[in-house]
Amino acid sequence: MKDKRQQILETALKLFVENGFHATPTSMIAKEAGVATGTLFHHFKTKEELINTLYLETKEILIQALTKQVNEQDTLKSKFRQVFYNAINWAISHPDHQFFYSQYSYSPFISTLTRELGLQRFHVIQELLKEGQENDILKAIPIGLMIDTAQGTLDGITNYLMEHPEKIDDREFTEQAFSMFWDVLKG
Amino acid sequence: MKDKRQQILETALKLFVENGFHATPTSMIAKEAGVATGTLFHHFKTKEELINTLYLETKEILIQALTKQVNEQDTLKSKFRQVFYNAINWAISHPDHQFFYSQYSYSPFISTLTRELGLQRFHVIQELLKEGQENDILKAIPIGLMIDTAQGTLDGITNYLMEHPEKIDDREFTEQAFSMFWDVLKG
Amino acid sequence: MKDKRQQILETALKLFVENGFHATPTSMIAKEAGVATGTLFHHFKTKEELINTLYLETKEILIQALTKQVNEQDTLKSKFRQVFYNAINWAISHPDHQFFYSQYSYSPFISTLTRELGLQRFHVIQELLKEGQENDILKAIPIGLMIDTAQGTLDGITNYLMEHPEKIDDREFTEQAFSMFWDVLKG
Amino acid sequence: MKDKRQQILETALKLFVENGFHATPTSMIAKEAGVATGTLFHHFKTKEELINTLYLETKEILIQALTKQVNEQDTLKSKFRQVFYNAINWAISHPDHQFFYSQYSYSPFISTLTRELGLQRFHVIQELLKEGQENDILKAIPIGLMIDTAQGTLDGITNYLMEHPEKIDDREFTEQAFSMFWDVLKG
DNA sequence: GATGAATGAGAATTCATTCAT
DNA sequence: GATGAATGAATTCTCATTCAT
Repeated sequence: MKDKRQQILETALKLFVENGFHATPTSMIAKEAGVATGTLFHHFKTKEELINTLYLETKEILIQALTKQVNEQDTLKSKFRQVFYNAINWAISHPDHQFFYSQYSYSPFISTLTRELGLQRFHVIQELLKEGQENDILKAIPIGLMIDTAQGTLDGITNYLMEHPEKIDDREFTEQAFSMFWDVLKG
Repeated sequence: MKDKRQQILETALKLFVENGFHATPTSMIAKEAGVATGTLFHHFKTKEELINTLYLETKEILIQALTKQVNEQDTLKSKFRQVFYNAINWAISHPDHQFFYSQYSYSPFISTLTRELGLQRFHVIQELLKEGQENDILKAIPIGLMIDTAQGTLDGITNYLMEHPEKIDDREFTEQAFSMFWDVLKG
Repeated sequence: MKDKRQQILETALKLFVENGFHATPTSMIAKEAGVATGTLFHHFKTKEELINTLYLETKEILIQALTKQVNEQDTLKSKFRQVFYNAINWAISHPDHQFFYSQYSYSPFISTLTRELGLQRFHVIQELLKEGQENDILKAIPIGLMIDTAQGTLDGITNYLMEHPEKIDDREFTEQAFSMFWDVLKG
Repeated sequence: MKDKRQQILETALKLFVENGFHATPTSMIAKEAGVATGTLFHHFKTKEELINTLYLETKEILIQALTKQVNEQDTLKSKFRQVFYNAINWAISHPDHQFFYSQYSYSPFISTLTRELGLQRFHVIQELLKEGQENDILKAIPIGLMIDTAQGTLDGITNYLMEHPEKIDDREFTEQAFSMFWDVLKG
């Protein structure tokens, strides 16, 4: 049997995504996780601590995923392509985590501190963007705008894929998608 | 003195944006709106009816705003530019409405029916996109992907502007932003 | 039917005396008072506010009782006798209030502010004590010691009377009791 | 390192005095005593057993202290003086115990059985009072009234000393205090 | 003896909603 | 239309106690 703490975290993730934070009673989390309510509060002092822990613990996994197989000797475009594929593959294979991030990253339930730690999520991409601007490959615009727009575009593509997950294996389709992402950025 | 019903709607919008739906008690809305709790429920049978009404009543304003000054005889790019400027100007001048839409458009508090009505928000843009594809001006990709990506890119740009509202008057900046939006779409 | 707020206060007084503060759930107070739990919290924001209100509202009654029929032209001893009889009569006829004061005056449930207001309880007696010292009738000792000791002696006598309430009508007995009280004080 | 059982008792005494019985969780006692929660329940089957044990174990010490140096051949007044000094000295040097007794002697947490055992506390004094009445030295009043009043007066004096502990070494002051105590009793 | 994770009944408090005025 | 006291189910959190290690 899995660790009870872990079981609570996984159940909470699922239920928060399905119902929302406030619409998910701690009693429901405990019940579905197969533990007593007291156990939940034994591991997480408050409901808020639970969601913040959830945010931070799952963030790690995502960061790892995004940078996988990005090789230093690749061209910039290749690096972006790899990150792009990492991102959409991760989203498709971890839909709950993906929904969790899009719903809660900017919600008031996640404390400012936690959110700031979580922002490192796109640190890798930010570095790539800066590198591209310095080498005159990407658009010469304020880096902040570039970051926000890149993220928005990626989110849009991901949204579509979440609703049409079969497309993830259609290489022609994903390459078209990547070309949209790339065109936003390239100078 | 303003109509009490209207006062309730405006207060609710503000508080829902600030605190979230579930974290905003109806008693707080009533108090801040300067009416009795009974009055709120006199005008809106339930709290859900209140937020759905809010969604629909404010949607109208947005739709009007997006299509303003889009002339039939303009080039497609000009039309897109106009819609783009309409969208970012509206967001900057109605930040609460903008936050309200980004928070609640896909939340479970908005009933499916209401949401579908609201989707007409981007109906204009969808028509433009189709027109552009038919004329080989835009990328030849599934229309759904194009819609989602366009919306994502626009949201990203808007996010940035919401945090740097002074840029809205910097024409060079907004043109750079538009070029990102346009590059996503154009073939 | 009595005012619900008043009904809650009276029920709470009785139950706090019987069971103690922490051993009296608000649900029990509400039930016994014949109101919904929500009603209790409608009138008193917290359980602590309830007990503090109780303390202050009942204090008034006591203060009035202690100074009844104390005439300016009486001798000092007569004044003390009158206050003494007022005190023991009040205790016997309001046993719940009396128990409430002896249990909660120095408990942590009563906030410091509330307690200080309540200390005015013995203000009358304090004035009489000072007067007696100035006229060389009472012991020439620190006033603080005199106050505390007088209160202790009176409490002791009251304790005995609470357990033998029939004695209250035995004038010979009460005069003996008063002589103990007086002997503590007189020089 | 001290015995864990003893450590628990001492910590509990301190915390019960500071916060009250119900406001002191067993978990807090265990934590502050540096033991596991299980350990507390290994030594005391229930929380009630803990406080009752506390009451009885510390009572012994007090009883010993009160009768110290009371010699058979002394005059009655000398005996009372000795007991009086023993009482106030003990209170000053064991403030937590003193508070514990004044708070819990008559509380419902101490079982009737325990309380009765504890009443022996004033057994010595009761014997002296009876002796004094038989010899026509003390007031000829019901013994119960005498006991309660004597205890009340002593408590009053002790209360004052607890807040002005420096006075304990002022012999003139303590003799004045004793004279109040004595005047209550003597015929 | 000692540990501390696990338990679940029970506590204070909240809040959408009703209804008599 | 407007009011706000009253409602009670639902929620978060507490805490004495158990038990496997």
